[in-house]
Amino acid sequence: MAGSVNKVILVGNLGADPDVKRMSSGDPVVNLSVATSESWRDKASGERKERTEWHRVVIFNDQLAKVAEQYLKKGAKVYLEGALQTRKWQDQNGQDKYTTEIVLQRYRGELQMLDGRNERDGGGYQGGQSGGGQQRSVSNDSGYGGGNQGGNQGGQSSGGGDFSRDMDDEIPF
Amino acid sequence: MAGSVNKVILVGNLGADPDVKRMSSGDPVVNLSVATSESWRDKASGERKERTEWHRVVIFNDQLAKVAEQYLKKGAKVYLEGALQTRKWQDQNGQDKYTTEIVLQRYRGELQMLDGRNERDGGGYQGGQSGGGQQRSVSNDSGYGGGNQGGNQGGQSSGGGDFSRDMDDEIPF
Amino acid sequence: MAGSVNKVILVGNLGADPDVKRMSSGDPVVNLSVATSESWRDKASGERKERTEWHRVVIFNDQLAKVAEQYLKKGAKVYLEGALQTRKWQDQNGQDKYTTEIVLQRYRGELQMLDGRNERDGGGYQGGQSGGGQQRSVSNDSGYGGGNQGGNQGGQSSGGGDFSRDMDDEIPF
Amino acid sequence: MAGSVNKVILVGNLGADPDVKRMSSGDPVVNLSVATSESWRDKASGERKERTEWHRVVIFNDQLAKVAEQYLKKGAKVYLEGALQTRKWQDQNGQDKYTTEIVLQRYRGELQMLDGRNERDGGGYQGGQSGGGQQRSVSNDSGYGGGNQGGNQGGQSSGGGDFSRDMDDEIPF
DNA sequence: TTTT
DNA sequence: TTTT
Repeated sequence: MAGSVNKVILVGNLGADPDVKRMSSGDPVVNLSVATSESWRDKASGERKERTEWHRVVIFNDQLAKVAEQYLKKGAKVYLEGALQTRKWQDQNGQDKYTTEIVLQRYRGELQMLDGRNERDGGGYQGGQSGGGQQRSVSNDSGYGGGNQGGNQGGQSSGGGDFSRDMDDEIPF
Repeated sequence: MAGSVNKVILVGNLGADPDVKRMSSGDPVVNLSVATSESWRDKASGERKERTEWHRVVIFNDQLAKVAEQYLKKGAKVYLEGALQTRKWQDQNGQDKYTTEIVLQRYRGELQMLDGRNERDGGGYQGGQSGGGQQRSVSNDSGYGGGNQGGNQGGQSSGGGDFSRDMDDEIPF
Repeated sequence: MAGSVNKVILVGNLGADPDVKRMSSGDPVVNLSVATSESWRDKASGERKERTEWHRVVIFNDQLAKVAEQYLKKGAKVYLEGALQTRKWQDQNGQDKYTTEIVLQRYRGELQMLDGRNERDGGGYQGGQSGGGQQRSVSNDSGYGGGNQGGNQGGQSSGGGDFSRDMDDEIPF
Repeated sequence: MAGSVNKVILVGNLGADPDVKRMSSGDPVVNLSVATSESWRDKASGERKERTEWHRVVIFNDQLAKVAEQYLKKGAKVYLEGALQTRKWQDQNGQDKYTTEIVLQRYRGELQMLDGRNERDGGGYQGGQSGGGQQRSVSNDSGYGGGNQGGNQGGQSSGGGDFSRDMDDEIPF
């Protein structure tokens, strides 16, 4: 208890399909790899520069995890809100490693799909899902919309093949 | 100076095309009407409820204003960040009125277009713009991407006719 | 239309003690008046300018409302997070009025007291609270994290001597 | 891929005095170590639990860096806003390491001191600063708002006696 | 009505 | 390493 705030807000694209694991309790845990990028014009050279940042996101929350599992795909654009958490672990050589993640927990996190509306005509990421109910806005709240929103938007969207391919190559973890 | 923070973050859709005015200085001022909505299942009735909130957004910033003017259209989905400000004014009867707006100012605000990517094939809001460079991410910063980002995304998107029509009907200001 | 976000983040001071009302259900509703201010040096005149903004905050949430009622006083500095909501109402002359408020609801809002540390020695804002327990951080969640916070990730968030030592040794700046 | 947002908001305490370095350009770079903590009551055991998270913050910005250097001390409570960035580096054994930091850059970040009010009487964190001027709110903007803040909107932000009176009279709750 |  |  210390009057503190630990909040991360991201709008970015998934570099891969959600990675779903089960905890010993059976609860799902979903890992996402989310890219944000910024571009600017270099003052000196006048060149256009771009920098992509990759974020590890972990969803510890039945409800959000299920939605992520069902509705998110590689390339999807999401809004998400969580907290920073750094874990220490040892690699195979016993070396200490630290990994910083954005953690979404029950009542402490939010996840919103930001695309989907315009894909009615087909589309999809890779091999195309059927669409329908793809846009899904999920408040991390069981009584306020949680998991029940959306459904009225239709399709969903992709980053296009190039984007996805590039992502595979570049993800640093 | 008081260690204070006044920040609004919205992800929503434009209910109308941007409204551009000129100040006496010639600088553009852009007003946006942005809808956010949430839906939830009513516990008692089991019905699905939805509530839309309309936000008045004012952009006092050459750069952002220009981008808004050029790239935003009715139905566009945006991420924006600004500050709350309440103005007092008198109506024609001399009655005091208060209007609360989200103000984006130079170095104090951000605006990002969140759709557009998947519209390469045409689409558009109403009468269709040509697309190209429609997705535009704008940092409110002249040296970090400001106004120069994007361009690589292609089309842009709409909320579809229904959405737009409904909006016209419902905007309460 | 989903995939929307409506979020306000304020750090400011209470202009008055919390105003507590009861709903017909008996649940408390707390209204706060929160000031944020910003100051800057006017480029033309060189003068120091200041502008204060007043925000109406409404807490619809038993837990948060109780904490606000108990721990917040005029002058208190708070961090709070809620959603914008505009209500229409009629004044005594039947004139339409709109009031925009920052609403904190269950699972949708946060409230943190940011002072208190230095009140131990007595003090307090007005007529002095007893001290002790002044700083109060309140997540809008009745049991957030619970047993799931750390343990289920098999890691730890740094801290501890090792971490510091390692960092000193290894981080190259 | 544009239309992205990468934002971190922290309210926490400095675990040490700011660490100031100079870049080859002579510009200061300030590193902060910021703690956030959360506490909750464990449902099973009923015990009070606490978890502290440490954040590495890097300030690349003359103005903010100077303020941090001058006004921040171990123990200080701050509000800060920046972007996540993960750097890869090699330790002395040639092992790859990743460090995630919250980066504050020009026009992209904010820093606010949240204590100070109660330091007038001396005190201070460690060995006492002179007091006065302790609270310092710093927008990451060399002249933000400037003459454009309020005046150009022809309004005012409420405040003032009228506002309060009107409200008392008219607001129906 | 706060705070600096 | 902070804070409560």
